Amino acid sequence: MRDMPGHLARRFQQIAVAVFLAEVEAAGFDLTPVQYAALAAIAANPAIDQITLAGLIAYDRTTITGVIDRLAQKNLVVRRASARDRRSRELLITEEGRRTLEAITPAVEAAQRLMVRGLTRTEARELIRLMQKAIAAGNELSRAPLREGAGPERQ
Amino acid sequence: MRDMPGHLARRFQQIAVAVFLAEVEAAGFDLTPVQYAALAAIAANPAIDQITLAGLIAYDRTTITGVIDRLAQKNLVVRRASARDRRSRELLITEEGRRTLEAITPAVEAAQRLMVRGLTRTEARELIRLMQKAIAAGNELSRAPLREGAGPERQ
DNA sequence: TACTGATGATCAGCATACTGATCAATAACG
DNA sequence: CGTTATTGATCAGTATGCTGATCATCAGTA
Repeated sequence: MRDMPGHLARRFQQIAVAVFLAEVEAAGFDLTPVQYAALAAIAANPAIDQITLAGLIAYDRTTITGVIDRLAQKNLVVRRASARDRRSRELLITEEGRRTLEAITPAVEAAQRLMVRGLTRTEARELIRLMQKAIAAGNELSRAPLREGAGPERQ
Repeated sequence: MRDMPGHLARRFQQIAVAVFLAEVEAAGFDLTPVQYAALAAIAANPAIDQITLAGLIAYDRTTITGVIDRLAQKNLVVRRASARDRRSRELLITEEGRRTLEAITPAVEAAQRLMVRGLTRTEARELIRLMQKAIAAGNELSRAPLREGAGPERQ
C-alpha cells in the first residue's frame, strides 16, 4: 500500500494543503490554496472568463463558480458581465485583492519550501520534475486538464 | 506557478483519482480510492476499530464515518459493537467485500501504473521514493497523520 | 433567417477533507 | 469511590472536486 503512487499522491496533497493553510493563517490571512491560485491567475490575466481561468489552473468548470463566489464575497475579485458575450463573466482583481496577493506571497513561498522540507534541494527539484512529467502525460485523463493560455492562435 | 510543489501535488492527485475511477469502473466496480484503501485495510486487520483504521491509512477521523457508512451500505463491510469497549465499533469485511477486493485488484494495479505512464520505470521508482520521504517529514503536519500499526507495544 | 450545435455559467447531488462541538464510555487519579 | 481527563464515534458546517443536467447565448449553416 505504502508504495502505491495513488496513495502517496493523496497523502502528499493532504500535507501540502495543511502546510499551506497553516502558513497563510499564521500570516493573518484566510485563503485556501485553490482560492490563492485563482486570485493569482486573475491578477495576471485581467478580464479573464471563468472557463479560460479554469483551464489555466486546471480546475473543473463547476468548481470554479463556488471559488469565485467566495473570492467575491471577500471583496478580492469582481465578476463583471462581458460586453461582447453576454454568457460570460469577466473577472477582475480588486485593490484589496491585489494588496492581499502581495502580502500573502511570502507565506505561500514558505509553505512550498515546508512541503518538501524532508528533501535536499536536489531531491526537491527532482520531485518537481518528475511530478511535472507524470502530470504532462496524464493531463487529459482528468475532467479538468490544464489548458495553456490562449495567446496568439496555435494552429 | 507550474513549479510549485503544492500545485503539482493537487494536479497529480487529481489525475490519480481520475485514473483510478476510470480503471475501476471499466472493471465493472463502483469504488472510490478512499473506499478501496479502507476495504483493503479492514481485510488485513479484522475487527479493527475506526480510529486505528484512520491512523493506518491516514484519514481524518471525521471522514471515516462517512466512508464506512458507504462501504456498509454496499454490504462490503459490517460495523459491530465491541464487547470490551462499548464506545468503539469493530469493522469486519463481508464475503462480498472479500470477493470485490480480490476482483478489483488488477484494476487498481493497472491504475497505479497508468498514473506514472509518462515516466520510465526508474523515474517512477524515484518519484515514489521522494514522495515517501517528503511525506515522512511532513507526517505530523496534517490532521490525519499516518500511525503505524499498533503491533506489539513500541516503547 | 430559422435551425442546429456549441459554449459559458450555474445547479443539484454526491464523496472526500477539514474545524470544532457533542456525547457516551473508559481510564486515571486523588 | 468519585472526580477529572481522555477517547471512540458522530454531527454540523464549510470547501474542494466530480457527474450530469439545465439555461441562456452565440456561431455556423441550410
